[in-house]
Amino acid sequence: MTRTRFAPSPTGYLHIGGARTALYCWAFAKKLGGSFVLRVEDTDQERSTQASVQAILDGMRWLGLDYEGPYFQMKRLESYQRVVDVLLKSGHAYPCYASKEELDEMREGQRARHEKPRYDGRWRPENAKHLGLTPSVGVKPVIRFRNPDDGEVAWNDLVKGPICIQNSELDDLVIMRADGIPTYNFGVVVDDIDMKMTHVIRGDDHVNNTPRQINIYRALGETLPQFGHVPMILGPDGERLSKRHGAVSVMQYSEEGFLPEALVNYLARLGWSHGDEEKFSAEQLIEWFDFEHISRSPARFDGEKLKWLNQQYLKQADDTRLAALTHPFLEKMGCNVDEGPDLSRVVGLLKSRVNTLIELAQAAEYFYRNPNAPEDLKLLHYGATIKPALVQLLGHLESIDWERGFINTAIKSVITEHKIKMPQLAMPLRLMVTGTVHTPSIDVTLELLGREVVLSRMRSQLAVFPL
RNA sequence: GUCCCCAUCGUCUAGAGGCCUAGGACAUCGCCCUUUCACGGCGGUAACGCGAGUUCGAAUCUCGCUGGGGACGCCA
Repeated sequence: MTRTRFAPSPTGYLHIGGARTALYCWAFAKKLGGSFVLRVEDTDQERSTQASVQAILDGMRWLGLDYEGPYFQMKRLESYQRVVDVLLKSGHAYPCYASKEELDEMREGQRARHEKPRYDGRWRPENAKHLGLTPSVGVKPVIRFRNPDDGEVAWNDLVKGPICIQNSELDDLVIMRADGIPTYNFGVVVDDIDMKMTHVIRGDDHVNNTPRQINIYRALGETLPQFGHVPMILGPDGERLSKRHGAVSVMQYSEEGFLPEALVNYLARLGWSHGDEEKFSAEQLIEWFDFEHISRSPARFDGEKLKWLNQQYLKQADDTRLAALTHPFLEKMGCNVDEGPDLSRVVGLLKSRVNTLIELAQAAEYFYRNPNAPEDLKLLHYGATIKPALVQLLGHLESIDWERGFINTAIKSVITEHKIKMPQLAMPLRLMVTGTVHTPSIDVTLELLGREVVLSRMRSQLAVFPL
């Protein structure tokens, strides 16, 4: 039975790098009919917050990633203690009384000598005895794992292939703090064993932790899961993703008007491929996902392509759904949607012209509020010569049945009579009733706007005409 | 500094020795469509980091260089 997990620490929002890793784990488990577990690694008492837990849960839900759990490490402290006792007993772990200041000093010295900073093993039982170190009274020690001195740790990474690291590069890591709370590398191993993980898929930044964890598995006599390390996502500038890159939180994309299926598609495609496929659903991802096609180098996040994908999904989205999603954005802009035309018809008309729900709301604005045309555009289009034609059109519009076809006929008859081209009439008309020169076909726009609104906007603008 | 990983158009990528005078997508440029703006259609510019090998033949294999990323915490 395949089991994968996503194990974020609740110290912030769900960011897009983590989301992509979670997506891959999820897709892989689904593909094999296995389980995908969410485990919250909240052992950092200082930085973990309930708000972050909620943010992660919200992000998972919005993306549509369902999971088993969530499990919380802080609720599993007995398990870690039990395993520490085993390790202590077998000699694979030992207490260390070194103070943080003492260790900082040690690392500083090593750095100065251009050495890789690592714990020197001073509290290993045999060394402590030799050095004459004795535990100071009243000080509770941390527990360190006794890493093998020689040999190497090698594994065949699911995405990167064979990786080998010498044990001489590793040191005796702290696995449990004095207060009984485990540290990352230990908690993960105990959990992954207890939760029967078959595949450990995580970010690239954990490659260096893997050999340490493998050594703990070995000390415990446990079989190893398969490891896979997916490259990180970089900002557009090639630097590590950070706050200054703007939107790094998944939920921020929701707030900016992106559709979850677009983000899922984009994230899946960023650093993974299935031939030339660019647009695919979560179901197709599940069907096609494999580790062989995850690229081994980091990818840059490109907002332009995400926008394009979003537009693709916007175009095919159901109008009723889009209306519901756009409604709050319009209300936030101060528009009273219920007093205007049917929003689902409006978004249906506009959706192929925008990239996000926010842009959709902005494009729909003149349907729900009197527009304010910019002066420079008025100057350009409100010419004296066109006024008679507009006045005549107003007359026609007052009497016809309010339907696209009749509106169109009215417009056509006016341009024929005045011997003018379509744009000459349509542009000022557009500006008068919508306040902008970029709108869908003028006849549909007028129809949707409704006769009363069109007539009143035309009259008030004709009053200041020409400019 | 030490260790680990990586390297195809500006960006995401296809590519697993001949199918590659390197394909797709975004972006960009041009044309068409057109009632403006979009959408859509057609086309263009644009890449195998460098240097040695291996081979009849290398984007694909090996080594070196250069460049990039990551890790080195009682953070995860």
